[in-house]
Amino acid sequence: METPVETTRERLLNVAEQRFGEGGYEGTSLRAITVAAAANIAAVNYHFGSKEALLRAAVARALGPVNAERRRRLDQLEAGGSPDPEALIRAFVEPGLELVTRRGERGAVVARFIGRIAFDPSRRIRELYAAESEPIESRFLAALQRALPHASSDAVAFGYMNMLGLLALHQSQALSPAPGATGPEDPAKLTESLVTFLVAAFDHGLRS
Amino acid sequence: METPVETTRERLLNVAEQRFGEGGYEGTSLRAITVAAAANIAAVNYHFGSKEALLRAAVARALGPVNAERRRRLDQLEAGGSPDPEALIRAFVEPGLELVTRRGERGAVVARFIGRIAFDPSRRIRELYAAESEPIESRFLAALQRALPHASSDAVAFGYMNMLGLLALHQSQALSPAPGATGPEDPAKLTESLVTFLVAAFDHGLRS
DNA sequence: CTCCAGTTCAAACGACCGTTTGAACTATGC
DNA sequence: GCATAGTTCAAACGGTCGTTTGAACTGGAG
Repeated sequence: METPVETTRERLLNVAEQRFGEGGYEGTSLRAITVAAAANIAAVNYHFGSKEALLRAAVARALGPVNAERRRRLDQLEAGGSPDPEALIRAFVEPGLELVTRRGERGAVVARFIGRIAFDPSRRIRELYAAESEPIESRFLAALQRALPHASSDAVAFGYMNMLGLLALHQSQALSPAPGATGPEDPAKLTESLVTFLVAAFDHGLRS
Repeated sequence: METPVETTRERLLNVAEQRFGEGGYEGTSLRAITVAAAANIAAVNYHFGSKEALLRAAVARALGPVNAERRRRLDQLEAGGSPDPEALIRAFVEPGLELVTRRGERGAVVARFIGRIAFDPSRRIRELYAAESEPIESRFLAALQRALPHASSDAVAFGYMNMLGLLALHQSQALSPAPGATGPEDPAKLTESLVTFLVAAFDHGLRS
């Protein structure tokens, strides 16, 4: 068996993903990243050019597979006719949550990173996320509007944004410490719970 | 008419609220705050003690009236019998969203600040928010569980966290740039849209 | 071996960070 | 008048930030 040693560039991306996801972009220093990655400080600017370029590369690497899977599933659904809201919601949410529920520790790190970046305080950083996801997200919004003809276009867009937000919050795992503190939600059931919640809201909670 | 000139302490709180809400805690420097407040850098440590203590004071001032109003409405509901889920959801969400919809520019600043702090990357800062809201939030969760006896305790807690998250996201106004870009959601209708969305999810979207 | 592009390194750059100091100013009570 | 407590101020503290520099190392090509 080969030993595919991680390159400095890969180690930097891995650690950046983890630290940016835990502390946010502003709250994470390049020194903290390079120390944890056993790399020199200058390696960031050599391989990426700047702190923000490192973030951009990490965002692209993390979101790429998720959005590709969403595209694949949406293609498949649309090839088979007019998908219903639940199928569309599943096709969008499940690729984002499988990271948390099925990919072990590393997947949870990626998910937290994605969820954090999606709602970073800085508009410029949020747009880094949005630019990466915009094409496929537009397709999902349009498909949802077709699947919910009884609801107004604005209402579907409102529900869609709520779906994006809830997914990001569960990915970032920041709403865990509930007052009731029922312990860590069974990860295997998280996807089903969120899909059920969203389907009900889309089916019964959008204004005419 | 008197001219109630703002004190340095008040100006610092006002500006801190605005800047922390826009850039997050880590992304906002004390110098940026004191310059905008026309105050000396040392005034922060004189009046509050530290940057984090300034944040703590701002959180308390912003959340106090909102949580007081929630408590008042919950007291009133419980005095009149067993409130239904919609009444409880309204009593919780409306005080938080009236800031955005009814209090003009200043209210929107406060709302964005609250929404941002609630999901700050730093656990310590999130707990600042949680500690301020915990007593009343526990009461709401318990009341919701009583109002939804057909749903499991875990399921209601799950829905409750989703409510907290969606409220914070709409308060922070960070999910505005939707891919469809239908323009700024009519603020007057935002509350009704969110309540309808949540009521539907609670009534039809929680596992047994 | 020499050469050279690719990569890593220690060290330093200027800028900005939160915090502290001690003097100066302000208003009120005597 | 003077004393005093409360507040503001310019300046500096040590430390960390992202970035840059130029030399040292690496491994394969000729």
